[in-house]
Amino acid sequence: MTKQEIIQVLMKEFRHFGYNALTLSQISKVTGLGKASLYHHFPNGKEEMAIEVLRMANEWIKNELILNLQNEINVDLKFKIILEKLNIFYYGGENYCLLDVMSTGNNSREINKEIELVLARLLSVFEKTAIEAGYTQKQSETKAKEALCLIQGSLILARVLKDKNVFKQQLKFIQTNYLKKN
Amino acid sequence: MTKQEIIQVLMKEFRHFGYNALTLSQISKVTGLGKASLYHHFPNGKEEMAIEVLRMANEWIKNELILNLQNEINVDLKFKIILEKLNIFYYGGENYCLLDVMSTGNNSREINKEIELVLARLLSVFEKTAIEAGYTQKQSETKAKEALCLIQGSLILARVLKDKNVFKQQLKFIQTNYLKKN
DNA sequence: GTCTATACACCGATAGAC
DNA sequence: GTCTATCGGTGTATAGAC
Repeated sequence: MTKQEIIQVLMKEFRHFGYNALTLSQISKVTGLGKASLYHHFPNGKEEMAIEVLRMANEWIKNELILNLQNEINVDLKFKIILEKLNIFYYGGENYCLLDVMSTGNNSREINKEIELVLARLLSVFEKTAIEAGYTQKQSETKAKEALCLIQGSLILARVLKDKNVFKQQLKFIQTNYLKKN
Repeated sequence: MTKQEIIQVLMKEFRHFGYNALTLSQISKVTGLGKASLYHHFPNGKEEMAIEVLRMANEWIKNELILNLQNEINVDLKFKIILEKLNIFYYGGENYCLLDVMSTGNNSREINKEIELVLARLLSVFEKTAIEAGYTQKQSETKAKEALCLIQGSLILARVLKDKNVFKQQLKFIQTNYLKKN
């Protein structure tokens, strides 16, 4: 099991439990590594694990979404691909959102900083897409926030209602309305 | 300090920390009651506290929002009042959402059941308003979900970005668009 | 109804052998 | 690089005095 694979497993766990509720025992169980082994890979313990997970999310956005923006295809298709990748990332609405579950309570400044970076990068993806579609900077900022609110909010509703269609519906709504000029 | 007042304090704490990260020590600190005293009021411990908090939220929706729906005023004004009350409830975007922070991890079925009840009642408020404004049942369900996604999502963005204006903007957006016929 | 004292499990983290 | 064993601290919860 490479370190990357460990972090992937950690991401799944952090997403489900959030920072505080995820214990080293649970991590030990799902990774198959003893606590001491985990400290070999992550000397700073749980906080370091969380930060690594957030950085991996950040890299994913960079490599999967932002790189995609530079393709020479029309913006509608680009946007469709972005939404499809997000759909896979959230497993059709079954996975919770890292930003959500990691940002409650009193976490360390380092963790909060990483969370902010992830959200900022995610916002920039939607912003740039809107700009490319012809919206002004200000309009694009507003639209990006609105789209992300819908996505994050729908993930909450999906998990409470145990109905991932809420998420899929919002994705579809965004796809048909986000780039449309009035 | 009456039991109602205790539960109000508990609500504030649960909203901030979520279920797992809120400890009895913290509760003891903010209520001024020893742990043993807390068990006098809530024999089933933290789980009972959480359930009482969720029931209070449910009662609040019933008394403050649903009762308001029965007023003999036009639906636009009604809706405006509802949004204003939600604005106060979320303290202009500074408070987190109970539904969000209480629904992660592996909580008991009882807690999850109460969370579902709160969300269902909240959805019904928006649904009924849309129906009164002339939308079909199906349209109203869709609109209600969309509005709640925006509200919940904006609360996440507001806390990560430390900018409660995100919440206010979404509230304003909902106010100007929710009842508008295309 | 509130307190002090305490039980016992589990937390994150470390020591040290292999 | 992984393990067993263990540390001090804190978690929820309880006993029993006042």
